[in-house]
Amino acid sequence: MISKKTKYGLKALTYLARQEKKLPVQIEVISKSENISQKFLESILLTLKKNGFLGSKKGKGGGYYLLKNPEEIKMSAIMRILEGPIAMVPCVSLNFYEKCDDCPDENACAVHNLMIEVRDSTLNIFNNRSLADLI
Amino acid sequence: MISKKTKYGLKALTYLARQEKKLPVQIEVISKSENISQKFLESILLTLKKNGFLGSKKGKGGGYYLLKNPEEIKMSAIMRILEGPIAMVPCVSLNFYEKCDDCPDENACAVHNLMIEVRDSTLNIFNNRSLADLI
DNA sequence: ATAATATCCTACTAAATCGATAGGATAAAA
DNA sequence: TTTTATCCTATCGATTTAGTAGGATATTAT
Repeated sequence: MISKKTKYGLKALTYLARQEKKLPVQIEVISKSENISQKFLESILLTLKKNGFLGSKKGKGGGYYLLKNPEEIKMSAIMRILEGPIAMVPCVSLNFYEKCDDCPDENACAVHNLMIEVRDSTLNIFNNRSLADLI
Repeated sequence: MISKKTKYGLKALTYLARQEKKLPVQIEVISKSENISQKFLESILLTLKKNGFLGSKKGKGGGYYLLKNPEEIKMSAIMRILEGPIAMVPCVSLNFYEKCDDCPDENACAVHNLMIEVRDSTLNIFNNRSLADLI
């Protein structure tokens, strides 16, 4: 299950990707259109900005806008920033690897090998879908 | 990310599936072999029993044992009992469906459609793997 | 200048979930 | 009737989740 943060972030990015011109859109506009708590969305957009997905402008006429074309933004990149690991267990994560306390030998772990399969199939989708595909 | 409960449950089931004879195995034996807290494992095995995966026997020589052959136990069934929904959002879950508060129209939701794809690919793996494949 | 606007930033909080632990009840076998 | 091992309920500390509060900062318009 993904968090609301991830879901809201995806919806906001999709909203921005749908804009014709790349004019800044205010948090309030997105939050009302997508039924998201404004303050919560504020923090989500901020992390998306810090991670290079969004640009922002302060003051009147300000707001957030995409820094790249939707086609250039891979779903896997977004998911990793918003949700963290794509894998179901840390020991098969490519970007957030962690050793399991209970496993003396990873390759001997039955769960490990199954979860590699799942990771690959999910990653195959997220790597081959861009923000443009969500519109 | 799956919970430790799920991970431990899978490991315990695999342990039982590896037994030659279907003799009961005590919690303590599994917990020591797989480095799992005994009390925690106790509660996990109990839910697996309540859900028809395991049988049990009390007293000396007692313990837990598989009720079916490993080949007959689908990973999807196990995952749903231990972890819950396989889907990443409740609104695309087949067995744990829930409507989203923020979505007026599911089919118009960009996230929704992507998550159906992910669900199907994950389900494709879990439906076609049995406990026997984990050994 | 200065008022208005909208992002930026830090801190806090209530509720839920997670990963256990404690302690006794129950049933079966020796 | 003692030992063994599951069964069951309740509790607990830590972490995460989904926000909220309130002000600082930067930009634009008057």
